[in-house]
Amino acid sequence: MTEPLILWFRRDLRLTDLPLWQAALATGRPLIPVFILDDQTEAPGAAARMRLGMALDAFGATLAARGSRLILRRGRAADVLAALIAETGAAGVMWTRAYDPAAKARDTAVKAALRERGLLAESHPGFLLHEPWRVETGQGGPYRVFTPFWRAVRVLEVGAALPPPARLNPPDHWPASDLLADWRLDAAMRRGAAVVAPWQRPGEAAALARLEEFAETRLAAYAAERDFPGLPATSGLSEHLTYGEISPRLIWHRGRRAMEEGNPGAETFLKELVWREFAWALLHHFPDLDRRNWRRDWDAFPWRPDNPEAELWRRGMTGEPLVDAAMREMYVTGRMHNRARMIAASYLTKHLLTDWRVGLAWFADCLTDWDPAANAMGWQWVAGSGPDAAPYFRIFNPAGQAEKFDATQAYRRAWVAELSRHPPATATSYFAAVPRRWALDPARPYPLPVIGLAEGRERALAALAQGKA
DNA sequence: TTTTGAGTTGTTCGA
DNA sequence: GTCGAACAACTCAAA
Repeated sequence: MTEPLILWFRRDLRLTDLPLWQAALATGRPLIPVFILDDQTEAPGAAARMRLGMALDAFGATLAARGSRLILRRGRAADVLAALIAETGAAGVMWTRAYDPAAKARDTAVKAALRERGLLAESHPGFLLHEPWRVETGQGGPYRVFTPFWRAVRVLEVGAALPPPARLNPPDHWPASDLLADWRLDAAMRRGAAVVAPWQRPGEAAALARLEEFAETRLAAYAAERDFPGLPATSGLSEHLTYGEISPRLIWHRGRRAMEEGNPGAETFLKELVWREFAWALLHHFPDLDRRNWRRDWDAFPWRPDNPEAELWRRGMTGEPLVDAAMREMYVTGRMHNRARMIAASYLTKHLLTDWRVGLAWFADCLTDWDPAANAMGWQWVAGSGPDAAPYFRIFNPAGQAEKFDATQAYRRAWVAELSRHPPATATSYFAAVPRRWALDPARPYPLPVIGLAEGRERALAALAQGKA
């Protein structure tokens, strides 16, 4: 009888275009899919934990529908894998590569330990279009500016997407599995699944349908409309990419096809996908991207630590409608429109002079599409300490941005109840979602701005000028 | 080695 | 209202 092989799933919860499946099936061994909840290495925020639970539920169902299962275990990955190997007599473990520093360290140790015992230990690509160490400048070394990175990546070959495996080679005997419900992955989020869950569309089938629907109906207008947070113009694929419910390669090829067909939104869309690549390449090469100023000369900048105004920012009560709309959208839906992210982040770091790490932490706790690389790069980009040659005096004016990108007030009205006599359900749902101790009441008048826009801008410019000197 | 061109997403002011 | 210039000087990547 052939020993089985353990497939260790992490952020690759899919069947379509996952090289891991083909590599594993090629061994001819029975395959035992496993997910390990490893609190030591991975500590996603409350919303991401809840969304992970939904992803695992969907993936488990997908496997079950094809005669396989997703075995759930909890603990230190190395220990759990060792236990599983002992229980099943498995010949080894295969997985899809991860690129954040903690996962890399863990996986390297696991691989070494398995091989030392003469067991099979193999990692495969699948989370990114290109391995971060493969994209280098002419002199060697990582790109630090997006546009050259884009120019390099756009001409790189991307292999054809792989079909979902026809069979999943289940074993005759299954090891025991935890019950997903017992993990209570939504417990950390006090507002509960009832608020945020309806906004999620977990699972591979949903992801594939979304890509196709987006490509057919909204991609053409993407370049023109993506900056308007009140329009349904974006792809919504981020939550799927985060958990690997869709392959970036599949998205790439779909975008390329649209480009060849002359679709006017395709190139802008592909660029966004490559921004994700860029973020992961940066995190790979600069593992402290989420903790330290990427430009070290920003270490002297007098960021304010967490403060009462930052708390108002978190609560969507700054009195700046576009910023508050953004923060409330995130609290209720687990996501925030891309432009709104920039504006909300600029407000915290510039107008409120608050350390970007304060904002990064809150986003990490609230986003169901939380991506450690994109979040870290984005916050540093906005703060000015990150990879961008932008002028330091770029300070988003939330009122000007509202005029430009939300002229109809569609976005602000959707999320700020105090702005309408008969607010929509989205806006009132926020007040039902927030903790009671925040003591928010939609009947109370909308708060006055915590800081005047001109005053905030002047203060930020002064601090930035001083910080540079 | 040196040089050169360019850099996601902005704002304000004055013509 | 629209448009161009100023906001500084630096780093990056390639020639």
